[in-house]
Amino acid sequence: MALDDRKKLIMQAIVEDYINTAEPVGSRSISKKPELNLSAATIRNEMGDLEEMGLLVQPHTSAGRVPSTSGYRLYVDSLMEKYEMTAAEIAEIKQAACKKTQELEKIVRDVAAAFSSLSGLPVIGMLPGTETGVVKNIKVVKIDNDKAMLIVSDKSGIIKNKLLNLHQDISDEFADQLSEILNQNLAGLTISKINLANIMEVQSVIGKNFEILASVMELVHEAVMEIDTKQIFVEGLSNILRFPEYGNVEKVKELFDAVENRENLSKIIMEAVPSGQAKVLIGEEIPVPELKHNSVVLAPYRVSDQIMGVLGVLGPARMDYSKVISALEFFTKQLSDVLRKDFGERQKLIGRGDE
Amino acid sequence: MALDDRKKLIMQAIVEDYINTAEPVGSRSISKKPELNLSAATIRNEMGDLEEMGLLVQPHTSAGRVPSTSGYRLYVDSLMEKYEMTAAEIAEIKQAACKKTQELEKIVRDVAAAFSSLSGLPVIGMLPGTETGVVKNIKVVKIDNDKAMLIVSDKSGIIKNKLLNLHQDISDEFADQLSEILNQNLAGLTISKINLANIMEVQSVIGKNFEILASVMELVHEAVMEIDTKQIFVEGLSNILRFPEYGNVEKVKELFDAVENRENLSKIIMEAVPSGQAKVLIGEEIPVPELKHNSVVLAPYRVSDQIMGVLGVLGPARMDYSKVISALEFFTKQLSDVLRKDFGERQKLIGRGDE
DNA sequence: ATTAGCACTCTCCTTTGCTGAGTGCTAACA
DNA sequence: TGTTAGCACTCAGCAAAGGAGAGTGCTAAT
Repeated sequence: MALDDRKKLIMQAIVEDYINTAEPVGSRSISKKPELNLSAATIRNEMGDLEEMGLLVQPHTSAGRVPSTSGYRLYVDSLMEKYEMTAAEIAEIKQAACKKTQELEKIVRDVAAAFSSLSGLPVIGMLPGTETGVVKNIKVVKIDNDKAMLIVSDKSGIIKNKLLNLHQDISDEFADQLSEILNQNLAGLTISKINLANIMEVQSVIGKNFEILASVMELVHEAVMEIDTKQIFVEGLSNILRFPEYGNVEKVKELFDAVENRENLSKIIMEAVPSGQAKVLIGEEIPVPELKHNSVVLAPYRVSDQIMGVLGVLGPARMDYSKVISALEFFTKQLSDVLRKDFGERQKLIGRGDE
Repeated sequence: MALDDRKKLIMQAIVEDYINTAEPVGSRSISKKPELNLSAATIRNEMGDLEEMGLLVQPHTSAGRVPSTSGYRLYVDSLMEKYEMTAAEIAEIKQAACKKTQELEKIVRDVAAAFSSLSGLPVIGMLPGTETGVVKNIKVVKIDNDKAMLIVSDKSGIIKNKLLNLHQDISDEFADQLSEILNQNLAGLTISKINLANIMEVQSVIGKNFEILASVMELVHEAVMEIDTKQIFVEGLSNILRFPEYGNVEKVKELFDAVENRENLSKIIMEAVPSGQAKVLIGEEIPVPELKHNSVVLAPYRVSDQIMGVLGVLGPARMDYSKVISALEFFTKQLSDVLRKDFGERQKLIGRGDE
């Protein structure tokens, strides 16, 4: 059966109606739309066809129709019109994205929170992982008699720091010495390559003159490991309560349980990485069975063409894809801009130096 | 009407029954308890009295009774037996509290998360504020061509750091110079006393030789302000979904809305500060009307007798006070221990130096 | 090809009646 | 005088029954 223009138009109307009302769509309500000058009976015939094609499903015999996963997929891929953001919305986003200078993690989380409250949907996000990260600089700074701070920056300027509690007094010179040793041995490696064996080696190079070194190296290892674990977060999860589909607590609980599991989130976010642009996962396409009635829109953010992390929106399958996709793309672009300004600028300096 | 021993016993049985079942307690179920050898009719008479005294309320004519706020209050203040934690529980808590060396914020949040998953209740917490904090040391460390890190530590060793993005190349010497200037002028002040006027003054002392100073000082101000804002957090909020009282989404939404408001949390936590020990707020005693069906147990944690912050448990009014109070006290004690080890030890060193 | 009409289906809401838990009161009992 | 058994009464909660409304598929007419 061919999917002619009229069918497409009807399909689009159904999906959009369902997105707005969350109620199964009947033939009458579609026939009322002025752009389709057709009777309910005609619509019924067409809807029958669309159901046969697997684009619609009927919750029960005498109810209206609801889009199936492939129905949404069709809508997202070819029916949907691009949502044009209003000037007001753009202004609001820009304002939210215009964050004060601070650490990467905070910026990303803040932007995610702003996006969540703006979109009224939960936002999931991932902070930069390790595959991309090459350690450029390690520094140990004495900040107190028995405390030092370990500061690690990677080539795109991402910074992670960790307090080293040495339980033993150290000197400034010792910290400097330590910085030098660590830099000589670890700078240039990707973070994921810095493992315990590696660190042990460093330790053996230095020799075991200082007893304190063993515990320091252990802490360094811990610190690097901590950088290693990709950080995944969720902001504004309670926004989901606004939707009628979460009208009973069972559903809410199921969702919360699924989302509190890092593994699940990680699986979802990994789906976005290869694509490099906004990606929509609908219903069963999400690699977490519990979320089969939801959809996720994912988009990566970058610093100088390098994917740094991912931001995603989680909502019911009937979410307003058009709007969410536009907004998410805009947000990740803004985020990329902010990050480039704060963390990427040095690229130019380096570039200049190399020329 | 006097509250004789039998009434107390009955009252205790009612509260505990209700804590366990979440169902209004009838006379029959109480009369079955072996420790009270009384018939249902007698219990009914007593319950009538207790209701008249305002300790119990009846949801409707033919239902059992439920403790009122003053009923819970009586229970907590004089009826309740102290819960003795099992060795297994203690071991689990110790294990959870035995955190790796890391920054204060992370420790506290991790402990709160562990407590939440252990108690099955949401945990709210506050990180150290500013009234207590006296800046002891400020350090600016160059970590890249155009970036530096500002590290602030206070007298109890709490550390807060912030990335300074200078958008301009600086030298190590400049960073050192800056550290010295900041230290000379700001060390010794409480964080809350470091305001813009103050910083401006520093700036005027240095003179305006370097144009870059203006922006640095602005960033310093921002950083200090950021330290200033008390940080309040909630862990494991979704635990609340386990309770039958949150069986409908309206209730859940109301709670989430109330809890997402920082002002509310701040109000609640402030209640704990003067007391200095575990404090229970029941029902309407909570300064947030939306939480009138809940209770909060709060306890401060300390470093060397100085209150550093607060941890609290939020749950339905019928929570197991005895258990929650014991566990919370134990947890905050453990937290204090960990913090003392990581942040407080230097106190001794300083003390030694002064002697 | 489109549409009006009709019989049919099924959910949802309301009504009705019943059951069971719980109460208050009274009278008998120790 | 305190305690208890008994009884009539109340009320939430559940299930069954009935009706309304929305929607469908099919057929016949346009």
